[in-house]
This record gives sequence, C-alpha cells and structure tokens, in this order.
Amino acid sequence: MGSLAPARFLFSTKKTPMASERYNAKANEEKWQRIWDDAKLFETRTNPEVDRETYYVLEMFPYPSGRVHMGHVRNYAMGDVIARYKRAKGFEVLHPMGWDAFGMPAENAAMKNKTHPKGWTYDNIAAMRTQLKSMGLSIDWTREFATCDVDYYAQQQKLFLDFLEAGLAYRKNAKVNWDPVDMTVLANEQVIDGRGWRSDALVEQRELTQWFFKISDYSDELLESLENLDQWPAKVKTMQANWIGRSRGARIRFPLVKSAGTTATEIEAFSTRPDTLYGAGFMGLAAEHPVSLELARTNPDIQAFIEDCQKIGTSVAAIETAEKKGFDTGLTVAHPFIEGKELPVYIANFILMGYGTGAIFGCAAHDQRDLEFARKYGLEVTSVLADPGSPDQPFPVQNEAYLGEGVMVGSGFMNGMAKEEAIEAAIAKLADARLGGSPMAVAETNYKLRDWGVSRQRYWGCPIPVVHCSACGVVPEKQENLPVVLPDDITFDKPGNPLDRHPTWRSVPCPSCGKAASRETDTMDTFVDSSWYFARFADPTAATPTNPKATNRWLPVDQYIGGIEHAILHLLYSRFFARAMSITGHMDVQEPFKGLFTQGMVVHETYRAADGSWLQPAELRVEDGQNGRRAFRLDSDEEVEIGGIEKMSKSKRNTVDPDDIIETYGADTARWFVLSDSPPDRDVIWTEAGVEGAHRFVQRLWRLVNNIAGSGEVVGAPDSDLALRRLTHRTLANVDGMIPGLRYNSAVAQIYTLVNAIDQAAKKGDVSHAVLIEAISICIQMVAPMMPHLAEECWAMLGNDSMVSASPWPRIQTDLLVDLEITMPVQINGKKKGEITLAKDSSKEAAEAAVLAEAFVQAALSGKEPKKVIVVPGRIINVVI
RNA sequence: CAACAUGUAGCUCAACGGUAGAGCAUCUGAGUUAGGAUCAGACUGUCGCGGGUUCAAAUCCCGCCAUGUGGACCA
Repeated sequence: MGSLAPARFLFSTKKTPMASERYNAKANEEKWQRIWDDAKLFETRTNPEVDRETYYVLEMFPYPSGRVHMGHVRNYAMGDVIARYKRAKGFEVLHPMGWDAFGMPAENAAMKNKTHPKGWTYDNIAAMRTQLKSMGLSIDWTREFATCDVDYYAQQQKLFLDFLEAGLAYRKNAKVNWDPVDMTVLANEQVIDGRGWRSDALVEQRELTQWFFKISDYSDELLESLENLDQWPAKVKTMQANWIGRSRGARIRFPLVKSAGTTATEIEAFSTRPDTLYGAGFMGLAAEHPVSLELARTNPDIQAFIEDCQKIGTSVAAIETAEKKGFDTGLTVAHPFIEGKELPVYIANFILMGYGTGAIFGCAAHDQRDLEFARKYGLEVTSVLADPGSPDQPFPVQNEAYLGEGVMVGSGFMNGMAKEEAIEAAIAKLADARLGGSPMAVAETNYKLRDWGVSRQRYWGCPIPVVHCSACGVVPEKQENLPVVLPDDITFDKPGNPLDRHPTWRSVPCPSCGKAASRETDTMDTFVDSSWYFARFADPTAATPTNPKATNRWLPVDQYIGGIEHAILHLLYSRFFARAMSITGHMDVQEPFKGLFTQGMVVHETYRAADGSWLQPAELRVEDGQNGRRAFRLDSDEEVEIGGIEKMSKSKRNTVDPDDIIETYGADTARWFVLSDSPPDRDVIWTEAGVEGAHRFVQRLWRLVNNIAGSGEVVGAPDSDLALRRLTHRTLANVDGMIPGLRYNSAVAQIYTLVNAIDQAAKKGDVSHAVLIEAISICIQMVAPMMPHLAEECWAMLGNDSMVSASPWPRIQTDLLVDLEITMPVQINGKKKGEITLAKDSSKEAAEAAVLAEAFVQAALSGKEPKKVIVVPGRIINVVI
C-alpha cells in the first residue's frame, strides 16, 4: 500500500518559516488544491487492483440554486472526512459530485428574468462548482454530471421504456393533486397539509390521465427489507414504515336490512379489529361512498351534507380540527353474529373513501373516533374487552375508548380469547358464513402507499419518451429515436407548459404506423432523476443507463449522507428504483444505500430591529460582557433584539455566506468548525466566537508544528516519553473508532486533548524530539481528513516528501495501549478518597493489601476491619466500611 | 393525543456502571504606544427531579417534569 500518486513538488519542503508568521490559509489552500488536481489524487480508478477494497461515499447531490450555503458545507465536509479517511485506510474510494438540475426554480427564474432555464442552470452550476472546489473536497470531478445533461436524461428515457415494457410504468386516469400556482400535478408525498410543497398553494383535486410507477407492487418488500438496513437511523426506518402504512384486517360484508333509497344489497367494510364486532354500534360511510352518492340523488339533505364534507376535505389541517359529523341515512345492516340485531348506517365526515372500502363498522368502546361519534349521536357503546383477572367485567368506557389489551367478553364464541386469537376466529367464522353464495369476509392487507405519479406539466424536466397516435394509441418511442431532446426555442410568456404550445416539437411520425402523431408533452418528476444518479456515478459515460459491471462493483453506496427531509420521498423512491432496475437488468443491487446518515442543520441566532425587520449577522456587532449578550447595528449603533436560534434562511436573514468565511478564515476553519461543534446528526449553531475559536486552533497547530520542526535534538525523560507515546496511540485508537461512525465532534475533542499535551511537552522540554515528531505527525494525520490543506502544509514542514492525503493511516502500536503501572482511584463507601499506583498485573490480594496499608484508608477505618473490599483490576478499588 | 430523541460548567458538547472533562465565553496577570494575536493562570457542576438495582449510578430500571422532532381521523 503505497502513495496513490507521484509526489513531486515545485516548492521546497524544507523551508522553516519564522514562528511569528501567521498561517496564510487562502494562499495555502489554493496551492494544495492545485497540487492535488495536478496529481489527479482523487480520481477513482476504473480498474483498481483486485485486492483493494472499494468504498463508495456519497452526499446527496445539490440543487443548483446558484449559491452554496452552510448546510452544503457541513454535508460535504462530513462526507469528505470519511472519504479521505477510507482512502488513507487503503480503500479505493468513489466520492463523486453531481447536480440535481431539473425543476421549477429554473422556470420561475426564466419567467421572472427572461433567461433560459438551461443557461440559468448551467451558470449556477459553474458558480457552485467553483465554491465547492474552494472547500478542498476530495471529489473525483471527472465523474461530474447534471441531471439536465442530455447524456443523463437520454439514459433515463431508456429506463422509462424498460419500465414500461416490464409493466412497472403505466398510464391511468386518476384524481391527482393539482397545484394551481405552479400549474402542475404533485405526488401525494409533495402535498404537505393540503398545500404544494414548493408553492404553498392550496392543492385541488383534478381528474387527469397520468403516468405512474408501480411502487405499490413493492409495498411489502420495501417494508420488510427495512429490517435489514442495520446502518440506517431507526427514525428514518420508522418514517418509511409509517408511510407504507400496512395494516392487516378483513373486508366484511354486511347485508342491508332497511334499504330505502339504494339498490345496494350489502355494504362492505374494512376492519383491522374484527375481534370487536360484538361491540359494533353503527356503520359509517364516506361521503364519496357509492351508496352515499346514490342516496344523495333522491335526498337533498344528504346531498347538502356530502357537499359540506367535501368542503372540509380539501385540507388536512381542517380535517384535523373538524368536529365529527354524521347523517343518519335511515338504512340498517344486519349484525353478522347477533341474530336480529341491526346497525344504523351513517354517512360520516371522518371516513375516507381512499382507504379500505370507504365504509367501517363503528365500535365505540374501542376506537376514539367512533366513541366521539357515538356520544354525539347517542349510539350504543358496548365494551367487549375485560381484564384477564376478572373476565366477566368489561372495561368501563366513558369518554376515552379502551385501546389496550384484554380478553373478550360478551362476544359469544370469542369469549376469553386474546386479541390476535379473536381476530383469527372472527375472520374464520365469517369466511365460512355465506352471503349470496360467497364468504362474508376475506382477510386483506391494506397500504397507505400509492403508486407514484410521475407526470409533470412542465418544460424543465426529462421528456417522457412516448408518442400519442390517433390510430395506435400510446406508443413508446423507438430506441433509435432516443433521446427525445428538450427544444431550446421555448417561451415563458404564458403560464402552463411551454412544450404544449411549441410550434413543431410535438409533431412526429408514429413509431408504429408512421402516420402523423404527437409527442407526450409531460415531463418526469425530478424525483425520478435523483432515484438512480448514484448508480450512474459508477460509470457516468456508459452507453447504457448503467454499466452493470461497474454498478455491481460499487453499489450499494457504503455511506450516504444527507438531510432528514428526504427520509421518505427520495430514499423510498430510490429503493424502489433499485428493485425496478434489477428487474429490468440494469443492476443486481436491491438496496441502494447500505449506510445512511442524516445530518443536522446549520442554525444561527436571529436579529430583529425595533421596526421589526430582520438583520444579517454581518450588519451588526455582538457584545458579550457582564450584561449578557447584546447586539448593535454597525451603521447606527442602535441596539437590536437577539432572537431565537433558527435554521439559516433568507427570510430571517440569519445566513452566513460560506464564501465570506472561506475568504476570511479559510476552508479548513469552516470545515473544522462545522465538524467539531456538535454531533453530526444534530443541529450545529453557527457563532462568530466558535469560528474564531476554530481559527485560533488552526494557527496554534501550525505554530506548534513550526516550533517542533524547527527545534533541535532534545533528550527527554523516559517517563515523559512513554507517557506522550501512550497518549498519542490511545488517541489514535479512539479517533480511529470514531470516524467510521461519523462521531467527528468526539474525535475533535480527542485531538484537542492530544494537542494540549504535545504543546505542554514541547514547552517543558522533557520529551525527546523523536517522540514529539511521532506525536505531532500522527496528530496531523488525524487532522488531515478534516483540515486537509493545513495538514498538508504541516506535513511538508515536518520534512515529509509525500502528501499526507496520499499517505496511509498511521498504525496503532497496540502495546502502548496497555499500561504496566496504573494509578487507580480508591473509594471508601463508593466515594473517591484517594489514589494508589500499582503494577498492572498485581493480584487482587496484593492490591487489597496495598490499599489497606495506605494512611488515608487506615484513618478512615480507625482500627476497624473493612466489611468488604472490591477490587476491579485496572479500574478501581472500593473499600466498604 | 401516542411515538422517538434530548436534559452534564454561562454556552456548545465529551465521558455511557468505576477519578465528571474539552472548546468557546468570563476573570486575573505578562506583554504591547494601543488594540488584536500570543503566553501564564483562575473561576464555574445536588450530571432535569424523585424513587429503585449495585460495593459503586451522570451512566442500568421505574415514575415525573421540561424541550425538540417528525406523525396524527388509515378503520
């Protein structure tokens, strides 16, 4: 395992600057970035040696908004640490970068500024690439691509056609979420509290013909495979499981008894709790249920009630607070188990047509919603669960439904059974019973997860490669006619989709019959673009969507890092895509991301002037004195209110521009600060004081290296030498254990301790030069993944003629991790009273004798015998009196 | 409303059964024309509260309180 690149430098490594000089971050960072580039140090080799293990680290690729923000800095710094660490550990590392470049903002900018989405996007990419490069990330830039590159979306069109052929993509007429502001369809996942995720506009329901991906076929698979993702945060797995929303139950058919106004003879309800059937007090229908709609045709009151329900039904927020309302239809159904019992049928506003059958049986005693409804309309509340200790006494139910465990009571054949047993028994009995010749119930599993609607009525997206022919219908475009390229000559003077009104683009011959036909003008949801980009990085110039050989070598991504906001959408779609791409032969990996890390946000104090306007941190100065923290405007010296700590955002103006920080302090300081201050999965509070502290450390470390490198031979005391060597290797062992788990802030704390010790040793002069060099060298190597430029400069100053970025990780000398003689605390009755130094391997008996001989122990005993002496070898001794 | 996470120095966080520590801030001193940088040093803790287990609890268990996050008519 040698260095990865030839190490030849154009400057002298032996130069030893004066200790009074300051480290010039800007000049050094530019210099080292150029040297890394010239050495092609971070280019991943397509054919690494066979014995070299691969490691794929990926951060969620950015949307090219135009500016890099602190969240990006944190995200990419975190990934870069692991990439550089794994490289030093001898892995062949893939660490690429790309751009999630399609989407609405480009079109909005086009409309506003009369620019073209393409020009706007590529300009932004160029600006952000420069910014990211100034961070000194160890990225293989030769693999860079944008999802709006024709080369990329051409491959995506091939994937679409393969999905279409495999039945994974289909077209259906569906009620869709329509965003009236963006004038496009949204996926369910993109509707938050009834509003568009981007526009915040109230979403309407419209009936349109749309393209869908059959993600619902994989509901079980996607749910059950979550268990195997042991390197994913539990929280994300829970969120995905909830989103898939599997519930097992039964469809139960209830025969109608009183049926005035409907032609139906039965109503089918879905329930996960058929065990509570004996407690059923009513039946509820959704407003859109066919029976409700049929009744409404002849009953104006029902018509009015349904309209009322639908008004509320547009926004989730409204549903949450809405009062339970119902309408007694006068219909009744027969209870399946209790001879002669009839249940009244209500239309109720809390029942959703989209889930189950749109009808329920209400068991008021064991469902809170049903209970509220029953109390309001004076319906039956019968508890059918009892404490196993007194199985004849049902749990009393007043205003809170009983949702816990229990045994069945008042439930005929189910009496005495526990929940699961009773559910099985109820389903079995109903399955045997006949209604009109077929079983009264079938077991069924329901899911919340719906098929993924991918059609978007937008220009700036991947065109869906199909043609509409009046004779042949919907025809896939021929492979040889791909890619279907977006036209450049488009206008944004009107809302809606520019592709629809393009004069010629739509007109094509039908791929099947050759007659005049027209192209599909919908483009794909941008989440499609991001669902497979990680696979493309394995071979970004392949003539097919993936090069299976490369994909199989690199995937799954070993460590994926990004924000928790993608816990459901992007990650679930990508998991689906991996499966769909496996079916269609594009790769063999089912789970795309082996390890997932969700990083916290970068947050900052907010500042508000007396007139209520928000101020930027750069516009004021903060005093931190005895009167607490106070902030003043730089221009007027007026005091402003220091507000809450919030996510950096344009609206609150509490942003800090990474460019400014890198210009002032350098990329290393910015990286060190975001990595050191809080655990990576939690929010980090950006403070000026913290940045300055980080920068002081940069200067201090550089000065320390300078001093050590420039000092002459020192002969140290054997004890001090050993102590520093021990600390060095113990720190190395600890840091080595922390980096793979992304516990960077803990690693930083360890490094601080070591630097303090080296500093002290250098000043005292009781440690030999060679030991100091070893300590500071290992220290620099541990710092290198986090502050790579500073580390290179220090590494060179220490006389190394290789780059630290190309050097193997230092080896831990394990014999230094164990002490021969150790100082242990001595407790008396569990409280520390003193210390004792013993040989590492002294026996319990010897330790006990030595402790009892100590003066402070004798004093505490005052002549008595100790009740007990606990000796934990190597840890502690406790004398119990 | 149930779930999960988090409560340790003024602030941000370590330690995860066995000696409570770092950085920042604050204070004192050195130095400097001054400020900054630097150096030397100092202060700060019922480890959220209450109980339990243990020779020993910040750490494990139970209960409560506070804060945060994302869910919430999914039958």
